Amino acid sequence: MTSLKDIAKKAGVSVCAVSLVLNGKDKNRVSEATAQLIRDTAASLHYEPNMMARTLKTNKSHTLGFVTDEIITTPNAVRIMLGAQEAARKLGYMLITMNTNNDKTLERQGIATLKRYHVDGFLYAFMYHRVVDVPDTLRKLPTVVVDAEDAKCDIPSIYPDEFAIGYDATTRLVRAGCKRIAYFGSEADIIAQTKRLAGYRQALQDGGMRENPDLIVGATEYDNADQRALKLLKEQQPDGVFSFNDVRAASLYMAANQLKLGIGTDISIVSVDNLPNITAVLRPGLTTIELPHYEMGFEAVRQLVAIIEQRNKPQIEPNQPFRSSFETRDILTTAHGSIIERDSAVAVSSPTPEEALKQD
Amino acid sequence: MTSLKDIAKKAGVSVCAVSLVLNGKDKNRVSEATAQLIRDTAASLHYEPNMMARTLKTNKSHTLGFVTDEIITTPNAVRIMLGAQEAARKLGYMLITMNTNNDKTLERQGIATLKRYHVDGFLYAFMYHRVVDVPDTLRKLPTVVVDAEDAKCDIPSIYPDEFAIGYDATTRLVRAGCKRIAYFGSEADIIAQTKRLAGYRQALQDGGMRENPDLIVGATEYDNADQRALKLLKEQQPDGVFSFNDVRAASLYMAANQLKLGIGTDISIVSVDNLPNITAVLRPGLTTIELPHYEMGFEAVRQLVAIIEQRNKPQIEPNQPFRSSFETRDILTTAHGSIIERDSAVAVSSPTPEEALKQD
DNA sequence: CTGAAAGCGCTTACAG
DNA sequence: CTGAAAGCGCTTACAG
Repeated sequence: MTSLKDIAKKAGVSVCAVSLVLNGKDKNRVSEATAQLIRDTAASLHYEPNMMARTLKTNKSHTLGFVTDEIITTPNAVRIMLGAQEAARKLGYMLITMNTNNDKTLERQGIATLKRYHVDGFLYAFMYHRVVDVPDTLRKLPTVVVDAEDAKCDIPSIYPDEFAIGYDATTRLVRAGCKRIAYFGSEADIIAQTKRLAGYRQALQDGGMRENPDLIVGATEYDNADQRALKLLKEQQPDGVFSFNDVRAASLYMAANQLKLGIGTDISIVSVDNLPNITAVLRPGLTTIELPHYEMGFEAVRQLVAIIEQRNKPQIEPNQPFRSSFETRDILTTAHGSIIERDSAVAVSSPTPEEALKQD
Repeated sequence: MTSLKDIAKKAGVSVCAVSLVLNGKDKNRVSEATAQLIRDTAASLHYEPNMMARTLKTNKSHTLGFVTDEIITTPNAVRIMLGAQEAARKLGYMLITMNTNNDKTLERQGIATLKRYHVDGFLYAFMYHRVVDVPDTLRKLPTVVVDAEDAKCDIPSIYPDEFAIGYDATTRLVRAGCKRIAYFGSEADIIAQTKRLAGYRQALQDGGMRENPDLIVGATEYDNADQRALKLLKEQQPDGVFSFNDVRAASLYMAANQLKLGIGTDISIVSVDNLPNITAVLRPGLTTIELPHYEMGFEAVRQLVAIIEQRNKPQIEPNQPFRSSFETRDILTTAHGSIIERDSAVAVSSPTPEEALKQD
């Protein structure tokens, strides 16, 4: 490893001159000739700065701790990490990952270790949207919560706009001409369930339809979803179903097949998640709303770095196109999901109001 | 942040005494009384060592670079990272992750950055088993390849035993009493395809059956798998199929349903991957072989740390039970997959030879 | 415009 | 058994 000293010696200048030049702080401090000499020497020696030494001195490691519960085990939530990583790279930061496996002891130790490594800030991320208690040790440091909301509404939090998801999915069914739109939801008491249902209700109302309690059914992921789906389709004969997620949509597919209902013709289905392995397996293709995981990760790092460097959010563009828009209100940022059109919902030819506007 | 100096001052001893004691190197160097005083003072001050300073001095960062292509986007391959993380934690190392997105420029930059942070070694991981060119910059440093094989057979590599997977899956069908066992494989020229097919052949032979070329069919993941599956089941009427992966198994399910064949009764299916989202959706449950991703990640870190610390492989136990056994021959380590029994293959009552042995 | 010096927090040979 | 000193590679105020 070549050091500043090596460069200084070879170029016949002082170490500090080298430091100044290589950090671009040589304006009016070093003559252009020596500056160039220093740069050339550094290049010829393949100089790489030693971040450890720099951190020791500056107290800035350009490192971010990525603390998660078990995010890593869910295929799509993992995209939070990808987005975070891309934003970090663009801003000159590294991610140190730490999986707590939902174990509070592990979490405490993990955070302590991360601190020893002098991370500049923390991402506190989760595998699905919930309200969380941010540990006190993190409250004092730059921290952004991802795919969750700080219970104390104190730490900046980024999460999907569940209401919009429910509203958009249901509106899609309204626009497909469905008249009996069911909601096939979750029995778990989670944020997504409550808010998506609220979005469904609002969309129904805005579409001039009345809510029918018989068309609102909950199910548990693997236990009873098949039977409930069958019962719903058989007894209530909806012509459209907003499915809480793709796994439940699979149950609806089973039921529809059993009842000889044509999916995308007799009955339209719009779901949430866009899990590649499920959509790969369902025929016809499932129209579903993708959660903005990548976007949330990207945005979270942008915000975190803004906090760390005490400046406005840095202007960086993601390599892959952002499909979601962000809405910031104080410390809470919601992200919109985007609908992935396949064939499980009757096609809509007429443009949406926004599309119509654009075409003018 | 309290430093050694703070402790020294408060305890009225020298900084080096503190360092010695806190690092457990005070044997015959510091009196037990002062040692205890130092430990107490450190605890009361909530001392946490500064890894940056330590690294600067010792040239050991206790940090590992985790470089991947796009591992993060495939649900199960992500478990490599989980396994690596657990092993790292148990051995006192941190993982710095770096996704190259299959971009060589990004990879080069990423590795350079990781070097600036003085990682002690590299994990070079992939989302599926292949032969890879390890960059020259990594060849000079402690490196372990995960879920891939170094083209030059020089860098230690850990990957699944594909032959065993093919052999085990096919043998499972033989033991189910199947007489016409098909292989529904891949058209891609990848290691898994070649070796699983070889395993299939060997298992057939060991089971006293002759190979029938008509029963060996390849397909592309999403393009033609449905038609090929239908054709295979219709024209060849196999009573057992070894499916290259779960996505293809889904095509076999479609075909069987269409032909009114009972899965797990008329036709047995054994697959590979155990992707949660696919198995969640298929009825009846899919019997499939899980790839040992978690185990590979864990084992890779064990090996890497052994190389870094120039000692034998550390004795650490994973929290979650290892389902796989490792077979080491020189720098190549293969890991066995394990079969997850569900209902898509006719049940086998007679014990395997090994099971029979155990019961004695 | 340039250089010498101090110091970040730690470890480790060295001298007593 | 203990302490003083040097130094890892860097940055930054300070003096010229």
